[in-house]
Amino acid sequence: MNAVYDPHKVEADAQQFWHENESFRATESADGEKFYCLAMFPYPSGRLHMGHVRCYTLGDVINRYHRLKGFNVMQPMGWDAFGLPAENAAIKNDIPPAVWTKDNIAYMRSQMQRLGFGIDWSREFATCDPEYYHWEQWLFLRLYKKGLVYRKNSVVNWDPVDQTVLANEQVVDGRGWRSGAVVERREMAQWFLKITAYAEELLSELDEMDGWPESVKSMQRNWIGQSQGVEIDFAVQDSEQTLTVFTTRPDTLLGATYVAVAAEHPLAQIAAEQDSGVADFVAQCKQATTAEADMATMEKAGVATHLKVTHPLTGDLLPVWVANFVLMEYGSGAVMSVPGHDQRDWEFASKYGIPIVQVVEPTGDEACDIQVEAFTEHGRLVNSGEFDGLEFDAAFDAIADALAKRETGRRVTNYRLRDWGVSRQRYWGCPIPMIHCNDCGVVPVPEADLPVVLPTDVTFEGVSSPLKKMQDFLDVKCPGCGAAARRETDTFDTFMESSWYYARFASPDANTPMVDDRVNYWAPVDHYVGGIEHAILHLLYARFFYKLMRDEGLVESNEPFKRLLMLGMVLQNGKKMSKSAGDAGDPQKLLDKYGADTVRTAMMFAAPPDQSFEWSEAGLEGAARFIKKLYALVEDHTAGGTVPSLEVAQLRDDAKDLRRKTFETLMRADDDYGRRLQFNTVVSSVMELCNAISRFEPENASDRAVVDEALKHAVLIISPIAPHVAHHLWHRLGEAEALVTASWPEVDEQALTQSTVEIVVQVNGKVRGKIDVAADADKDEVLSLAKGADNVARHLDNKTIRKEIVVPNKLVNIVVG
RNA sequence: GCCCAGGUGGUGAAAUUGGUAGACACGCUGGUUUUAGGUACCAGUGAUAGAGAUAUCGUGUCGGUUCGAGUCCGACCCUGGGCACCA
Repeated sequence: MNAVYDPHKVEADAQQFWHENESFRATESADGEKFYCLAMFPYPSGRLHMGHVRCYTLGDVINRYHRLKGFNVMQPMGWDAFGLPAENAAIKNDIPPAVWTKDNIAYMRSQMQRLGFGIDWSREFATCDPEYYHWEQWLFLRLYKKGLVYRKNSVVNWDPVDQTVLANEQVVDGRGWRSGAVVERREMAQWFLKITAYAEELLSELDEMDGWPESVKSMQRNWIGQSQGVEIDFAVQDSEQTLTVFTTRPDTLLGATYVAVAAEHPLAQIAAEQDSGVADFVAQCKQATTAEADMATMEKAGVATHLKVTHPLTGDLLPVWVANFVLMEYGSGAVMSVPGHDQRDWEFASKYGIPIVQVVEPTGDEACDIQVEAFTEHGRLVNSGEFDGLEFDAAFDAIADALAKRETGRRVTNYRLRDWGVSRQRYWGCPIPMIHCNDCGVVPVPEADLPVVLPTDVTFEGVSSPLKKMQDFLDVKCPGCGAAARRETDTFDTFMESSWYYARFASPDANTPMVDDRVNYWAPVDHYVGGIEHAILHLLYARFFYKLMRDEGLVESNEPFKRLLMLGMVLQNGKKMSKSAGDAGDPQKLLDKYGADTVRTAMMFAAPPDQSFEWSEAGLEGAARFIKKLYALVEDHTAGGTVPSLEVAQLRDDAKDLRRKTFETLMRADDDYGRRLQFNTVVSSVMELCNAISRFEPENASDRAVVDEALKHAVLIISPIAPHVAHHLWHRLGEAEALVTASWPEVDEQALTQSTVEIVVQVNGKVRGKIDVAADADKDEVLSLAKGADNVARHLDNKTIRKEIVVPNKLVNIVVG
């Protein structure tokens, strides 16, 4: 009787082997071209969910495939350990965030080990380790000296009851999720990184990044949002001030009938002081969240002020409105409004009875009635005095030149991208290394005093950051004057930590700043794997940070991630899995029941990596059956005793077919693993190969040799996906060396050749028959065979042949009339 | 609202360069083995009509290009992701 497949035994043995042999320990001196394989590190939320299983299995498949291909692979793992959920847990369960986080890491690490990921655990770290964030503080101070860090006011969500700043996620329908109070917009001084200084490079380099999906590059391009336009100054009446706006449509300038400013704009503040109606509106605008999606969908509203500005070309006075859709964060916080040629302005002007003037007409015969809707296409100028008759490009230039001549405007390249606000009014994050002194103002912590360590022995009273009450942390001498001063209590945005962790993995113990020379062996990451939800923010910040590190002389290349695989989401009830959506999709019970190989195989088989799908356990049984079947095939085969060497010349047709299937499978898997990154079809093609093996009935020694070859290939091809059972079966098939040291095999081209091929015969595009023809048959031969096929002949009867299309080795289409 | 994806049997999906739609699985139906259940194995399984051969229809909707469209083009509908403090 054959041994029964016991996944727990097989998996424990394989994992013990990898552990004892340090199979996944990466060194710079090993043979082979380096290959840095990285999946986005997780937030230690408590337990793995199926989204994690998918992401890290995909990473591990790429890792193990590249090992077979002879690369010197490094696959590290760490923890994105700072963040909001730890504080929520602390408030709810009275556990310090550091303790909660440490426990979660221990549990999740054990789950990852149970899944058999080929990770170099010697490189592990968590971003809450002072040895890690030390260097983040160090870089921040360097950037401060370079002028890439600055402080300015920006808007936050303020909960007036809990007296705390809320994340957008914590604002539900305009109210604080805990207190239920209506959230207010409040301005606070915050630290910013000048990512806009790198906007041009971040944009233009996308064109060279062949290893990234077009969709992601497109999202980043749109996010950076480069546009060519004109900055126009409007003089404020009875004032020394000017109001500057940016427009990409200077050709419509003569159609501007008002200007609109944000509620936080200085002019709005001035107007509010003098007009209670404006003050009411500005106050009303404060009762809103800071989320741009909400801003974009809310009802457009505004209020006229008594202020007027002078049109720079006509000298006409235009009214200044305060409008809720103008963002203070974007551009100058003011826009010129041309209701005739911008739909949002049109709707606003229609609502408030502001004049709508047509200054552009269509050049063709398109309909255009600006009483019905705005005409937003490019066209020919009218009602624009000396500029009448000019079309877009000429009008743009003429008006830009006219403004430049009067020194009331200038051509500029504008970006939608805004500087990165990195301050968070939270406890569980990396302390911002700054000191507030009454005399010296804001003073950076001296490099020698780093790291500023976050105290971890804390108790939460209410919801606000415990740092604000910790005298030991707060009290510090001013590095400038020595007087008593106060530490900054804000911490960094956690995107800071995730912007350079991939570089730290190359030299996780480096005490030279941030990273050491090993980074230039491993970086850039050759293959980065992660969820599509990170397509913009994380990846853009990480690219930015890498360039900052490059400009500090720390890394030599320009981009951190050569090739990018963006995973679709594993959905749960139609939404992405998250801590807030509950803890369903826990893989633990599946691992206990089926073992890691089955869970991994089911996950890979469920869908191609870039596709989102709803998690379901339905596929588990199929994956388990497949692995059992492969196991049984190997057991049956090896029970037959020794295998003779393969004599290709003597094979019967069935055996040749199985050999062809073996190498077709190998070729396809190589392409799917290496180029297409589609692993569900690797599983299905190995399933097909297994089905072919089990249908094949060996009659002699040669046949057994063919089966042996097919099984070894099947085991090797599936090994990146189901590595434990593959490790076991590899030895059962008589291999002395462990599978982790094996090489990806070569395709036997001769085995792929076929003497005849099946060709589909269509009549008028409909399949009417199939014919077998010699692979080297010429066109006439194929056509005559096609016409002779039974069902085809019937459809050609009494018809005139109009056209004959022959696609070699594939298809014939006969068009009749 | 804006940007990026996706929509194919009862279900997950395959179809890689415009060339056989539904590979491979799940489920279901029938059968063999089994005291039974489970397992394993065999057969069938897009819809409609037909005993069958076969025919017609069929890839979100509508329209177009082509000998030929799931694939290309245009318009629309729906679902998911992102929108700068969830990570």
